[in-house]
Amino acid sequence: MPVRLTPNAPDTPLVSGVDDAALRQFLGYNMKRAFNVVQADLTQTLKPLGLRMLTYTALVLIVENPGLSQSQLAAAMDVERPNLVEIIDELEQRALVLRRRVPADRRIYALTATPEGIQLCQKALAADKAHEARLFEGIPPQTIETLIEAMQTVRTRGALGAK
Amino acid sequence: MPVRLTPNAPDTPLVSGVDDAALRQFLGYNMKRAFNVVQADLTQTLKPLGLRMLTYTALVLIVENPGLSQSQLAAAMDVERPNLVEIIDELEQRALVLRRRVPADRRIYALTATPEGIQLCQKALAADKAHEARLFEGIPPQTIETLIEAMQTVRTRGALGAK
DNA sequence: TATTGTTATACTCTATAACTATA
DNA sequence: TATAGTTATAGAGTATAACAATA
Repeated sequence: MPVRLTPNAPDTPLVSGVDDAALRQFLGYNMKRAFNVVQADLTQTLKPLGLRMLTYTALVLIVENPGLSQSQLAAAMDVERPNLVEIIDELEQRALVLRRRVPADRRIYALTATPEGIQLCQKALAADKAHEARLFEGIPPQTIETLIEAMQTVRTRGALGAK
Repeated sequence: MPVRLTPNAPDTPLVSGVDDAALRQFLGYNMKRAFNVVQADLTQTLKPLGLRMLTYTALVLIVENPGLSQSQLAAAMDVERPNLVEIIDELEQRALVLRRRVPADRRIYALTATPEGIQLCQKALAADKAHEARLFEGIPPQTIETLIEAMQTVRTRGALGAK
């Protein structure tokens, strides 16, 4: 007799023949599975624009916060400073952003977007909106809003608790 | 004058001085940021048990679905078959699961958990529950349930839409 | 001394092609 | 031929240590 970790499985398993009821009770598991779907779709959405999720995020934050330093951006994106170098290299080589030396503190690069960068950023944001509208079609806007708020709660509560 | 992609930012930025309002409107962005927090905490939770998220997931699914094949498990976990080999190797070397040849079809390995594997699985599930209770403390159970249902909707709707 | 950006490096997760043994 | 498991390999994403330039 198979060992049952859950008394019974009310929902039908998603993958034919394999039951993941014991894992589906966890929000984290469902977040991962759902995010995999979102990420795959967003990656395809950004590909025609020549952007990855990381370069897209960096570009938007630079456009929105002109003059910020690489350290500030790395902290905002929750990536280590060394990993940001290649991301900015890529954006700079495509002339989407500029590294400007700051006279007052010559250690810092002030990051700014070029007009082309701003234009691509706006295209990417529009594509992202269309991607989410398509992917989340049928989910009530009120529910989406609740989801976003809950995700922000998890993000901040977890970040505090981890410290 | 800085370019504003959003008319105004109602919430305070999470990282000092850097505003991510244009991205925070997206559920996908919030899912990623929130899941990063959950993943970091779960990884630390599983570490004392010698498990990674991937080996943990595989172990639970094998315990719950004794006799399934590596291909079935790979499909259930949404990983490619080659990547599962190392995961099963790791579990097998620790004597948590067994690869049993199936006489009827000698190409297939039937995966089963050993008593030690079942025991560790139950410990890991308990640790996962404690981790989520701690991380999501303060979020009403009703909201958690809504979140899980919404994540499952995204997962299945997205998976269909991507095809 | 401390910080910014950088290089080098390594580890995990993921993806593809090609092999073997079985069917 | 087709499938299950495997090997080899490569690409992302992420993390740490150490360095040069600057403060």
